[in-house]
Amino acid sequence: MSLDISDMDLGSVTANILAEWKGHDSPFGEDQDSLHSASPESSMDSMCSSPEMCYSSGHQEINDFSFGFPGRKAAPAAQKHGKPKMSTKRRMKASEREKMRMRSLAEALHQLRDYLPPDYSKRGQPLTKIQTLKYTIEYINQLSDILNRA
DNA sequence: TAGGCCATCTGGTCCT
DNA sequence: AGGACCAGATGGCCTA
Repeated sequence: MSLDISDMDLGSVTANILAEWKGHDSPFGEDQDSLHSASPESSMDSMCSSPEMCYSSGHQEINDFSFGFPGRKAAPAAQKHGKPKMSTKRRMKASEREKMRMRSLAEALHQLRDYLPPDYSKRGQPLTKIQTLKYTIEYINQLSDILNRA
């Protein structure tokens, strides 16, 4: 991984991108201004760091989950009649997998964030997931430009 | 207090 | 049948 790009280039790339984004409120037209969010690590794991703990926060005994649970989405039409519901065991397993899947997604996003120059989070607040993706796209484009011109 | 961000739960759909 | 992926809903936390 030895792209022969000088620090100056990287620095100017970052500066360019940031300047550009500041200029017209992000090319993607979204929350350029919302560089705030819970701190990455804390928000990541502050709520429930272990699946079990999480589960116990309300759904440990979910024999008839989603029914006697105010606030939960009502069962869609397909489920009202006949259509066999997922067994509780299978539902729990699926939830667990989904949780892991989303965590790995979040983790990948955090790693990706680390590859971006620190300038991006200049306001002291970590980038949000969406910002991380958008900045990354922009950053890659800029780096590609440099390589193409070289 | 409102709004943004995030993690989690859930049902549906597609694929193996 | 079961796993992966997705989108909608919900509630908690944090900041302006």
